[in-house]
Amino acid sequence: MTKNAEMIMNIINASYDHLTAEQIYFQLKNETVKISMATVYNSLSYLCENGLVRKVPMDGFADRYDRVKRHDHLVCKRCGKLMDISLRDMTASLQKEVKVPILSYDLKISCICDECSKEERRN
Amino acid sequence: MTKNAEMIMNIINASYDHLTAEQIYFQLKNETVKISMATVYNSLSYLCENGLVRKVPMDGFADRYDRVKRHDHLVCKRCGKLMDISLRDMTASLQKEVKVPILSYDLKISCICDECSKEERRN
DNA sequence: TGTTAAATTTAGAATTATTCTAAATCAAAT
DNA sequence: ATTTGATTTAGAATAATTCTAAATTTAACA
Repeated sequence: MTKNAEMIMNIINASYDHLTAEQIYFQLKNETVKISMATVYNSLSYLCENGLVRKVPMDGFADRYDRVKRHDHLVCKRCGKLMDISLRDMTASLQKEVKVPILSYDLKISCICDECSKEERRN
Repeated sequence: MTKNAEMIMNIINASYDHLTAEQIYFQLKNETVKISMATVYNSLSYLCENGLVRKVPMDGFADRYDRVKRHDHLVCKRCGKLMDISLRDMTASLQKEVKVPILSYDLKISCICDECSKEERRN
């Protein structure tokens, strides 16, 4: 693992936001680290492939990167906000229904977040 | 609903594949329908917004479009193949865990499909 | 230490799915 | 027939990501 990849992993693990590649790039720039977008992407690929960070594809928006500790996501259909939610691990019960071995699963629950639903009531 | 949107909805409902916008476009072309990609995208947006078809974002690949009848998906991590699977509807039990109203959810189970796992054994 | 080789990083071009734009066509209603 | 509005269109624009080939850094060891 390169020094850059390690720094990026640390940023992701220290953040409670779900950062995009670009946000990670600018955070490093702020810390006056000399790095390019290509290296950010290279490092993120390496980290994902090795199960050290989790990529969260965002349907129309830039991918976000997340810590690996198992949890699920709530996505606001209005503003796109991504929120963590900890439901119990369903791997075992899903495996009963699926013949091939399950590697992981991704559960995204679609909702309207509090802010957006206030906004809607206002209009 | 325009005639084009209706044709596109019918194609999606008649297909057991998960078609991309481009595949839909070429299928219409084959049936000698005069249509452009822009219209395919316009129609698909309309159909999605009105809950008549379901968009399945594909992490790195073109979005696929699917019938709306509730079901879940199995995705091969190796080749990207998308397969249908019918698990019971979890909305009610998820709703107990989530404060805001759940609009829908998207469950993607990641696996290595039979072909790919044969392939792997061969190598 | 100096030299070579390998790994990593880089800038910028390329790619690709999708959206946007503004004109053209079509449909419908008076 | 004429105007109005909706729909469709070609092609340009966008934006995230990947690719490429050169440059730089690191490591190995003569």
